[in-house]
Amino acid sequence: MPTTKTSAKKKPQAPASPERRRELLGIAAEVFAAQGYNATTVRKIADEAGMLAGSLYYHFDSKESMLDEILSTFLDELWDGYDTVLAAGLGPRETIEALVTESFREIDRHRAAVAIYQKESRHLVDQERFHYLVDSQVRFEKAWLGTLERGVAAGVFRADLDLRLTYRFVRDTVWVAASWYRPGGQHSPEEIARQYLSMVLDGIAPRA
Amino acid sequence: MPTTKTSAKKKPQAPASPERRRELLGIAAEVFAAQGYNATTVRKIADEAGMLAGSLYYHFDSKESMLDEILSTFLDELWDGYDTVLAAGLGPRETIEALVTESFREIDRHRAAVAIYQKESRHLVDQERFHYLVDSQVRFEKAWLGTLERGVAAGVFRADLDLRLTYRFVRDTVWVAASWYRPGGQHSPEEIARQYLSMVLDGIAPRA
Amino acid sequence: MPTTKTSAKKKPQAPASPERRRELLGIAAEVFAAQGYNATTVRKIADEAGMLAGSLYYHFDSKESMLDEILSTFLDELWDGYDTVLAAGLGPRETIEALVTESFREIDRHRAAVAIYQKESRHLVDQERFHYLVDSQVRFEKAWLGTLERGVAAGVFRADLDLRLTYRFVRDTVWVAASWYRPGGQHSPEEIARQYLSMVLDGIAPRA
Amino acid sequence: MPTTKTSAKKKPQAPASPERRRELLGIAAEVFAAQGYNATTVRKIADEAGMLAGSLYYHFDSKESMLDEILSTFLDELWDGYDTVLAAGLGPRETIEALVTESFREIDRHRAAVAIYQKESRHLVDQERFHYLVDSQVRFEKAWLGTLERGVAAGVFRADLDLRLTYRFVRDTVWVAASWYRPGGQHSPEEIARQYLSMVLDGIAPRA
DNA sequence: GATGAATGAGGCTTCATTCAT
DNA sequence: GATGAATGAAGCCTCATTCAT
Repeated sequence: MPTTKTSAKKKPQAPASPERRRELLGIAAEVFAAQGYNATTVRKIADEAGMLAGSLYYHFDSKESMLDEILSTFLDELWDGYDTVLAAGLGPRETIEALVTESFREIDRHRAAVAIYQKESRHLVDQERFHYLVDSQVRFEKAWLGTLERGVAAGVFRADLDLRLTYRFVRDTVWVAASWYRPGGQHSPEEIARQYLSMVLDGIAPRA
Repeated sequence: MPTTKTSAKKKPQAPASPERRRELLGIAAEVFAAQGYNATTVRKIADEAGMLAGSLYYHFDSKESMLDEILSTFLDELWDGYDTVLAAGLGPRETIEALVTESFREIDRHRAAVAIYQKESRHLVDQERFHYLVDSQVRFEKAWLGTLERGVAAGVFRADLDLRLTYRFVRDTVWVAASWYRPGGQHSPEEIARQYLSMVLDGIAPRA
Repeated sequence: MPTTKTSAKKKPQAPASPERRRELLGIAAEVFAAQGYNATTVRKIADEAGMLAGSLYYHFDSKESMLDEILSTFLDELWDGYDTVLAAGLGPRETIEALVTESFREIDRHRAAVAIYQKESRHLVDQERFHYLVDSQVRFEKAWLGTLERGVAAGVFRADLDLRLTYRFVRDTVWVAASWYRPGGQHSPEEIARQYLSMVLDGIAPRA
Repeated sequence: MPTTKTSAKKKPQAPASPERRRELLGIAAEVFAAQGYNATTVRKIADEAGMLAGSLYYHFDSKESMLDEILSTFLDELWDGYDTVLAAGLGPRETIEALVTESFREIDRHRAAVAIYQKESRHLVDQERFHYLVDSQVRFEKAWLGTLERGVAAGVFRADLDLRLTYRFVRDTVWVAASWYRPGGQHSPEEIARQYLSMVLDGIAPRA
């Protein structure tokens, strides 16, 4: 049940093999993440793909539609994972644990998309086309904040904290990791999740 | 003892009233932070300042030099604060507390600059001109990581965590706040610092 | 009896002391000659004069009017000298000798103006304002070519040469010297004139 | 054995038809020569070529690189010709005759480039990129001055002249012709060379 | 006489995009 | 599927010029 809709295509752009598309989008995502969307030229992407700038337009409508497809694909997959977790009927603490772990898995698989999302979503939401980013954020907040509230009610989270602050704290703590995470590094996503959870839940000071 | 160097000026830059410069830099920083450096046109800044695009060049060499001045001014002031803390001879836990509090104060005073720093520093460091960002990062890591290490040795921080991961966790946790913080909001920087420290040090799960 | 007219002035620009004007024009001429008129910014001239660009407009209407005044002043003085020679009733060979000598004297006194004239007059003549350059050129050609013709008729110049070519040869030979001549060098203008005349009249091959 | 270096190219410049490049460079050279490099706008060149200003940048890096290519191409060809002459083992007088003739041929084929060279080389040499102009000038002086010296030693040139002055005299005499020469005029380059040589070698006064 | 600050026009360049081949 | 060449809009920056002080 994806939130995002891939925007309608004017020109019958079916012919291009979906594999080549995915390959090109991967390259584009990497460059967008490294240099920023605005600073990335279509030519740079084409260079990286071993073709000329104009040739990209056989595969995609525009630079923006590449960005769109990268972000919406990522969000679709993210919500697949989140929805599975949320539907599992876990307790609040276990839900948080599962969401954090799932998040690091997504960072592992979509590092570039996540980095782009972090950097660009703020300005993007002003555009009609990217309104689905707002929808996603709303659902996101509902899921996390709701779980935190359930947890406070259940006594598994501290009651003396500002919950919105706590929400932002947990959310940022996780996602900002995309800025330094490198797939194939020494820590698996699950291992990183475990350590993060340990800090978030129990703090960095030793328990008495 | 600032890390940053104010770039050499061929032409008698800054002969004019430093007040106007600061005013314009404030406007520029706001726009850079809101739209991203690359996406910000010089005309947009000028519009905001009520002048024509070309007129900005009476005060600044280039768009890039505005960015430079915004960032280096911020870093100079940041290090003023940090150095004071680091020279105070506090224990590791108190040092972390003081650094976090100082950081939120800087976010309060330089919100735009911090947001720009977060978003742009990655690509900027490739340029000679912004090499001081790297220097600052190195010092930054040394200060934080060193304090964490001292804390582990002293037994005031947990010994079972990957320290680099912990460093990133604490660092990001603090600075990412610039992305949503709005000066003059309901929480003072000190109050936010207190809550953050509470979470970072003790976790969000209740102590037994 | 100057050929050139200093263009009419809209604003009563009398107040500026003529000495300061001449001083500033000297500076401007030097820069125009060194960098080319178009490549010279008003600010560069002002820098050289120790003032700000805007201040020059107290003394002059425009950059172009500086150029105008530099060139017309030079041409006025040149024609003072030429007219004296032409009115002296000399024979053709002596006239050529006197004109060449007078030319090197002008180069000595107005090196910058001459260099500017060489480089810029071609495009300038298209403008109404600089039409006097054409007038001067016409008179110039008349004086030199006429003298050469008289000389051929009198048998003091070779009859087997294309006279227009000869005219250009002599003319260029003399004036192009402004591109390398430096006042105060080892050769006086008169000495250079003597050597040039020796080459032009007798050639560089030894006489049998 | 060209003196000039074709500047390094980051981007695969010149992948396209060299014919189009040469065509465009020809147009650019013509405009540069007519109006001066600085006074020539990129749009003017594009207009002349029947395209938009931006389109030129498909073929060239910058306005400056057009100038560079025009000058270096000219100098390469000039030195091809000169080197052939210098390697031929002629006597000094015959060498001078051959160099002058070759020079007029180059003026005939590269009139615009020569005119540009005359007008712009002075300021250009200050830039790293155009340092090859200095190299060329040094070689040029060596070739001409050396030949003159040989000639004086051999008794075929007068011994009573300042040789540096003579060198400049001959050099300027020849090259300044580019300012008025029009290909396809009534005189062939060889005919002009013959007359120039006659004047330079034997003077304009009749031999006794 | 000069300064400080701004204007406005225009210049060079970049870049997403198009399209005939 | 891709290339080569071009378009057109827009961006950064320069500079002659103006004018209140």
